[in-house]
Amino acid sequence: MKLTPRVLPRSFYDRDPRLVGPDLLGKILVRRDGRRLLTGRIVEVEAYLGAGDAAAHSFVGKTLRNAVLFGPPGYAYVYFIYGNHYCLNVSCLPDGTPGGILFRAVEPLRGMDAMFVLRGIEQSSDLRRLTRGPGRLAAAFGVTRERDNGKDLTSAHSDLYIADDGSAPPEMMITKRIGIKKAADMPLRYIVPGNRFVSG
DNA sequence: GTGAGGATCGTCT
DNA sequence: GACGATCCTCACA
Repeated sequence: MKLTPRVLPRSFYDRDPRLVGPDLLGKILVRRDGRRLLTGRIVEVEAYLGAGDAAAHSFVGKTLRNAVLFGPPGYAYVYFIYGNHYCLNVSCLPDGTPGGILFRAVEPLRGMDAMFVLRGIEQSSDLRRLTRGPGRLAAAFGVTRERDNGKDLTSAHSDLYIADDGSAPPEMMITKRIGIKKAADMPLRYIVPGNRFVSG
């Protein structure tokens, strides 16, 4: 295992989300919060396509809200949902072509005590309550639309980025997406089978 | 362990 | 004015 994490370059995201999604499993989500580092291993993501995917926010065309999905790859798309929660995505495909990946769950690695505080739950709680599910994951990493929407995720100078720690790619399984009504049958959810932090 | 129901508000019609 | 890429709590088994 390599010791120096390598930040994933923009070219990594400049592809079809159906290729980016599986490749993101096992990678590391990193939040730098002052001197503190919060990290987690990605174990569940979903792909959202542009054309032909009625469940994607970009399906209705470009709006103020979803503009990041239409921009260049490797940028954070953060939206607010159900009046309560934020969800974190990364844009894929070249500038002008919409598409993205929703981060649904990570396995926490570092900074768990800070995550408990950000989530507002007891330190004694089950670890899975920290980062299982997109809303929980965003909260645990302090992700908000105001702070992170449009942020470059391909720079180590950013306080939010994704890295490869050199570990071997994990086992992968494809299922239907969760919590949507339109295009619900498309197999675009990628998980690490058996991992305790996978939702649903 | 599972399932029902409510909270809550930005975004687009 | 309706809806949503969710989560929490509570009842029940």
